[in-house]
Amino acid sequence: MSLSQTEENYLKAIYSLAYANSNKVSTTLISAELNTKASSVTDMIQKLADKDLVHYKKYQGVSLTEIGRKIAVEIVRKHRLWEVFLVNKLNYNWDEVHELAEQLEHIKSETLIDKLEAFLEFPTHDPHGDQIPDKNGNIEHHKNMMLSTLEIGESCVVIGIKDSSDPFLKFLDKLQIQLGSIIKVVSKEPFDNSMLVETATGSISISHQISKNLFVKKL
Amino acid sequence: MSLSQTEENYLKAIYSLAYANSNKVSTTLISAELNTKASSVTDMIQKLADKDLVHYKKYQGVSLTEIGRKIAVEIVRKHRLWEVFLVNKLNYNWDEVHELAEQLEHIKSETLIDKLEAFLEFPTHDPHGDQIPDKNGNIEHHKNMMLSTLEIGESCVVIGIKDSSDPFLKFLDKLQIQLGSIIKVVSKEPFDNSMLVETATGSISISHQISKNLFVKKL
DNA sequence: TTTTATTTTTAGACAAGTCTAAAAATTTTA
DNA sequence: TAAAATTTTTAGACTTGTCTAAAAATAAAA
Ligand SMILES: [Mn+2]
Ligand SMILES: [Mn+2]
Ligand SMILES: [Mn+2]
Ligand SMILES: [Mn+2]
Repeated sequence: MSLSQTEENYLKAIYSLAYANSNKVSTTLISAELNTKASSVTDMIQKLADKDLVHYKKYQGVSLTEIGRKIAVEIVRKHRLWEVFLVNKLNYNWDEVHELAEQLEHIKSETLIDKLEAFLEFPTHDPHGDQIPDKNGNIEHHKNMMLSTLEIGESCVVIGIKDSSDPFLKFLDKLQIQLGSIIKVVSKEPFDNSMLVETATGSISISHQISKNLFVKKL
Repeated sequence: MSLSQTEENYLKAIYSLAYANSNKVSTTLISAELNTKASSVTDMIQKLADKDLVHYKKYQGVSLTEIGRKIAVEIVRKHRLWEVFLVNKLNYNWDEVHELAEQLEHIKSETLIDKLEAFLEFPTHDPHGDQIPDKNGNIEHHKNMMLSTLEIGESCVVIGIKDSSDPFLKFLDKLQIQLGSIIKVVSKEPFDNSMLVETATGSISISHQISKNLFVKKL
């Protein structure tokens, strides 16, 4: 049973939405994620339900079946490994690789992705700090601490980003913040929740919008 | 104007058929190449003619326009560069890469293929000895000498293969003949056009079917 | 607890790419 | 050069994925 690119994109969208929200995903959420209309989503949902890739009861939202989840994680794995290839081997910047990986993740092969993984020397995280699932579909996500939750005086290292959209990545580049950057909280402004932080390149002010999208590990 | 994978495959098919035959390509030839029906080909031909990618007069066969040819060569370039990547970097065998390259050649990006080319250190030929077009679409094909045309006593080096189908590649592997192999013609059998040749690994008999599919350069 | 607003599903349509069956044109053969 | 065979094109239909407009169900407000 080979899936179309479109079907794979739906599964992936449901997977990431279910993770961000809480398991049951609504028609409108999916349509927003995939830039389609709700009616198109309903059509596809029914097709995926027929193939036992999602659990679906009319008007009740949708969730992935075990096999549906497995396929979704496989696509995430492919996406992230291709991103590593593009950044580490082809010298792309981390803000340039997403659209390309969107295409490459759909290449069909039994062997390709494992060979690619070996060639990349078994990376554990993609260029945005997201964990790469192993070939059995296992993945633990435990990047739960945000920079915004740190107290004054605490230091941390940046280990991931929540919003990996282009503009955000470009902005981080401008601030010279990358994965591995060390940040110390100097002060916090209760009014707008911004914070003054100390980085390797100096002292900068960071808005709440930024600090709540940076995963960090306390030092 | 972005083309679908299907449209790209038609252009590529017309390109290689026009080269093998003589410019004007028939509906049935294309349908055989792409495993479709002649009626489907006619439909697509008309679409491509509307887009000025092919010259087409009803019942008169089809040929590529300048822009159509340029696109076809670009796809050939991508196909061959991806094949080099798969063989040189991911350790695939030369008989395993064609289907994968059929998919990868359709990845859309302004920059990807040039970066890939640089990463591969600007290879000039793919794993089957076929020349890789440059980024301006230039390609000279001058691999016109077949092993079958050599005289007794002459030596040559294998520089390409005409039929790069799986079975043929596997058979060459078994004979331990690769690109770069040196072959000396010991005798020729007029009855079936087979020849006895001397290779690095010994003396073997080669059928006409084989010798007329091996491009060689005389030593 | 009704009424109203919002979300979700259905109905019907369209574009892309394919197919089969039949008609039209071309090529081959006699 | 006329008849037969082959190739090519058209006509009509089907699938996938999408859309708009309208109906049905659910959620929110009064
Ligand atoms: Mn995708
Ligand atoms: Mn990523
Ligand atoms: Mn292809
Ligand atoms: Mn090749």
